[in-house]
Amino acid sequence: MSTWRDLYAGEVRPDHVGQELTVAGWVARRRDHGGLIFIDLRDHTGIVQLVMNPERAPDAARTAHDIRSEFVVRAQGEVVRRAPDAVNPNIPTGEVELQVNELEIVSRSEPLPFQIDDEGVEEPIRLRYRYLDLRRDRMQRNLRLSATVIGAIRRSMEEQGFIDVWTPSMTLGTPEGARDFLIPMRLQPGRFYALAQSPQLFKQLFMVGGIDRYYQIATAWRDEDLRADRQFEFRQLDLELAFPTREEVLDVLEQIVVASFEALGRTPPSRPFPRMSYADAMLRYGSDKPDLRFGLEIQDATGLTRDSQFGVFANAETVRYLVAPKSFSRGELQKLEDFAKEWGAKGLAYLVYDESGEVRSPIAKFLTEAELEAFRAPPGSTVLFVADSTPMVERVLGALRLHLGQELGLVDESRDEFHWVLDFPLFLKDDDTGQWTFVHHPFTSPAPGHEDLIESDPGAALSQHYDLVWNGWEQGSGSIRIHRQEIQERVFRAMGMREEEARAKFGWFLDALRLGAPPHGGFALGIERFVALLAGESNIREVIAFPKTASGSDPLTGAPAPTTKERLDELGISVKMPKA
RNA sequence: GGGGGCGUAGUUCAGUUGGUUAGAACGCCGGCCUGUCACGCCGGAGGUCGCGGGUUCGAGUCCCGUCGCUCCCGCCA
Repeated sequence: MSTWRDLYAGEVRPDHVGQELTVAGWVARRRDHGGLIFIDLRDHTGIVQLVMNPERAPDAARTAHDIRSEFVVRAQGEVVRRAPDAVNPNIPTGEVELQVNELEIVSRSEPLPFQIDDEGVEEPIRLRYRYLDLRRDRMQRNLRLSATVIGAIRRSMEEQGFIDVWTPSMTLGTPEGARDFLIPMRLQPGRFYALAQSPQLFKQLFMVGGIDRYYQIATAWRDEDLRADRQFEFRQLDLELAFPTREEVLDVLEQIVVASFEALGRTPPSRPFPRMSYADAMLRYGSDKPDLRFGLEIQDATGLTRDSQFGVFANAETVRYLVAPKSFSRGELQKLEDFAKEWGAKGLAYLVYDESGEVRSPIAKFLTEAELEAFRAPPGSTVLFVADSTPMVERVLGALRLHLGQELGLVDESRDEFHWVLDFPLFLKDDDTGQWTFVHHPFTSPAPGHEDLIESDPGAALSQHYDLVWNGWEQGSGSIRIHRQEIQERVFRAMGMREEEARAKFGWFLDALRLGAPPHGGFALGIERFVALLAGESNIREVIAFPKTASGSDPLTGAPAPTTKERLDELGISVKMPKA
């Protein structure tokens, strides 16, 4: 046997007619006619029909009789053109078939726990038998698309002069940000490495080290609750440049996006991508990652309602509204109000304009002519108000906007809207502690000229942070970093971190900023989120070969699992179970 | 930590106001079948109704608890 096969199943074509060829793959289907037996042979390229004729090849026909679904078989035979009335137009190889002379069962299979061509199988069983799930078109398509995109990203990065440098997975735990996965160790019981949440500080050290264009498809680990778009471990295109302007960093990313689209043979979004300030995004969309595939922008009424006779309006810090293109019924309004309340609103005021333009509203009688005039909307629409603190108004209307976008079918699914969100604040106040805390991470540079606001008015300081958003999904974020040790220490101080504390946690890094750190900045793009959207999937598990479930288990291996007492003793660990 | 949804055959589902022996399709097993391609026809096997408890003469169905899966909030620098 020189080779297992001469070509893939899906590659058998009319120009092979007359040739004696060998194919190998999985049995998708067997149709046993008592005499003739047909087998649909499948691999990742497609399906080809094998024909076993008992008169032509009695041994092969006998073997075929014993074959069952998902057996691995190898067949040698002649590629023949099908009779015109036997052509199958539903498959690319439908004009030909293999007249089998020799048929070999390479590997047997018990009946599968689910059928490969059944689209409706639930996720737990798919993940328990992921290797079977991988045989299906969907996963084949997604994983191959992922590989294509990652290849294009690497090529683009190399062309743009970046070099791939590895950073450690096992590193020092960081007290801020996400929870670390801790790694105990035998050599030093009681001490712990942590799995890297990101190569952030290492890549900044590359800049200090003169590796002025670094990139890596880096794995990051975070011990936080999982979601449709979040796993414990995920990959990011991690990159950093020395001496960059913000525009240069954004340009690198735009080239990556374009290269990815082109690698898939798709029309890339046009560059440069639109930009929007954080303040604008929050005001108009109630979100720092707005979905721009539809309008339905939030309007501000705060100035107008300051002296309103309607107490709810007059007393609120902020009043904003949406004009939905539908005249809602009482029942629908009740549901919308329930929705708003779930997001924290106290209520939802509204003005309904029916088809004749008549207004219907319990609050209309409290509003002045000037107010009613300002809020006048076209017939067949509804004005929905939220009055509350500014963050609450933004939150509720942002959620309501997305909800209505879906419910009213306003989202144009055919569009790809990429844009940048810029000019984020440097700090936000933590609701629990009242302490200023960073929006992005504490290494983000203040905007030029905003350095002195770190002390005088932290809430007003803008940063040089930027987010890439695609159709309402945050694809990644980055910033121009702090490269001056003095600024870095002031940021730590503004966050309430004492100098000794900063030294203890980040001294090793602060030292580097003292020893010739160039200006630098970079970005991290979530690979799985990016690939999922490219693949048309709304859940990143669909583009990950072996993902964890939402509760953090691996249904395939059964991990995580308890360990032995011996192993724990060796590590100096005793386990105290949470209360049952 | 909180809220919503789901859990019935290998798979996807149906199962009425609580009432006889829990059904269907696909898959599986046996038989027949020489041009099918979701082959067809005949026959058959297959169930801890997630688990535990309760109410009831009687529970897949009602109640309580619990587990699993999932979506969301918190969290995710």
